[in-house]
Amino acid sequence: MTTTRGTEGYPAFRRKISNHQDEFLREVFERHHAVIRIKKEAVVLRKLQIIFDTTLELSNQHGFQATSVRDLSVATGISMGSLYSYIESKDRLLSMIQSYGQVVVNRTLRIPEHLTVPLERLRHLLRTHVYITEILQPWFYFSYMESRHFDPDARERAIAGELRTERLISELLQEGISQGAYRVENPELTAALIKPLLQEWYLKRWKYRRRRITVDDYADGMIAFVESAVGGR
Amino acid sequence: MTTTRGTEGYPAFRRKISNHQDEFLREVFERHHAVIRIKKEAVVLRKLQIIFDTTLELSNQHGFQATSVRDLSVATGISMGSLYSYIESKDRLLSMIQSYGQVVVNRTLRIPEHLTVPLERLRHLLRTHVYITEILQPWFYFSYMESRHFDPDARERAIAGELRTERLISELLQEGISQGAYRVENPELTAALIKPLLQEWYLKRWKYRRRRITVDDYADGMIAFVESAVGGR
DNA sequence: GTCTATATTCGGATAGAC
DNA sequence: GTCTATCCGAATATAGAC
Repeated sequence: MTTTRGTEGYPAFRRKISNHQDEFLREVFERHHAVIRIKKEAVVLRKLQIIFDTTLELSNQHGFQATSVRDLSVATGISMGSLYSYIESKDRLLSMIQSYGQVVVNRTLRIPEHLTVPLERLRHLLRTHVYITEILQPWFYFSYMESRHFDPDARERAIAGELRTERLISELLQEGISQGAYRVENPELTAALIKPLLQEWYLKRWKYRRRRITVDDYADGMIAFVESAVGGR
Repeated sequence: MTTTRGTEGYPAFRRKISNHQDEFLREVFERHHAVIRIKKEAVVLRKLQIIFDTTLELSNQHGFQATSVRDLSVATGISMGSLYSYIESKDRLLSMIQSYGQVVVNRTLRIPEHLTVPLERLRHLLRTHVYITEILQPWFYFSYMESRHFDPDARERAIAGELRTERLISELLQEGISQGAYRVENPELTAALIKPLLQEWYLKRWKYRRRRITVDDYADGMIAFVESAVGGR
């Protein structure tokens, strides 16, 4: 069976990202430096990691509003007082988590320049998107479900991120059309229809896990579906 | 431009549904009869309508948890005390709203028996789904975003509803395949990929409104996309 | 049936000892 | 840097007059 996986596949991608984990956290630390009362970087990074992970876990079960800072304190094993010297407020915690994901996405979701054929560029975008949302599944789910509670600024950025991906897809489709690789009537609507196929992966993660469909299974199937829909073999 | 709309289109569908509005509310009233302290049916139906609509509106802006019963009282113009003689508790309100949508969906989402060709049956299912989620957009959005807060029972039913649609799609695909109308490798995965295209309509409603894409525009485009993906003409 | 006033619980946030 | 104890506002829910 032929795939469109390129040379690497998911495991390699994952390894590459996890090497940079600390850099991402450090950038978040710097951004919110002013309100974090603890000074030792190493301590902060370790704690932020725990706090973020636990918040995502609890929130994705019960919702962010329904998750009390007390719950968080118990689940992390960090006392209320300590916790507040890292997060300042529950609102700030929300915004810290939001920046965390954005930092990771901004640094990793790039189409490499050596890919020039639109068809390959689109494939790469779709596959990488699935990969990155696999690694950051809790964050993407959280960001999707809680974006209503973001402050206007953060919300703005979340929506902007959404639309950027969609526009990128739309552009790649149009390039492909003008080169005769795709047959599509309405590239904007088509791009809008492809987007939820990317989101599906992190929104219904549990369903695919239960059905034993792996990241690469999904990426392969989804890409085949899309390419068939846009008439690109 | 050819469409697959059949004879009717959305406006006719809408008219048909709104004639039954009161029946739907009455069924909800009956289901929760025991906990509603007001006895006159006409009064109850009128109030429930207002309470449900307002709750959906407020919740879809700020989330259900973040919406206080006080907010609801102010927005509906019904005092706290009165309100509680209709809803019993905030949890019960959640469950009443959930049943409301389920009643409507159960009574309207049926494939007519005069359609026998799988290809037409699938088309009808997709289009009707878009139509019904257009009418009940606030409810579907609510149900999707708040399902984490449902009690285990209600949650069960929500998931069951989800899977039923998906299985139905999958079955129609398989019929189509065995009749040579579609070319699909993996009907289950394909059905799973079609599902989010239906959900897209009520989850990103604002986006399509801004772009002046109507219900029928969306249904047409989405159906064309799907049929192209599954190799059906 | 509807209202106002109030009891009670809970959750965010802080003070200050260690 | 971390903890315990506590404050205070907000939200659910009810009592009881009209």
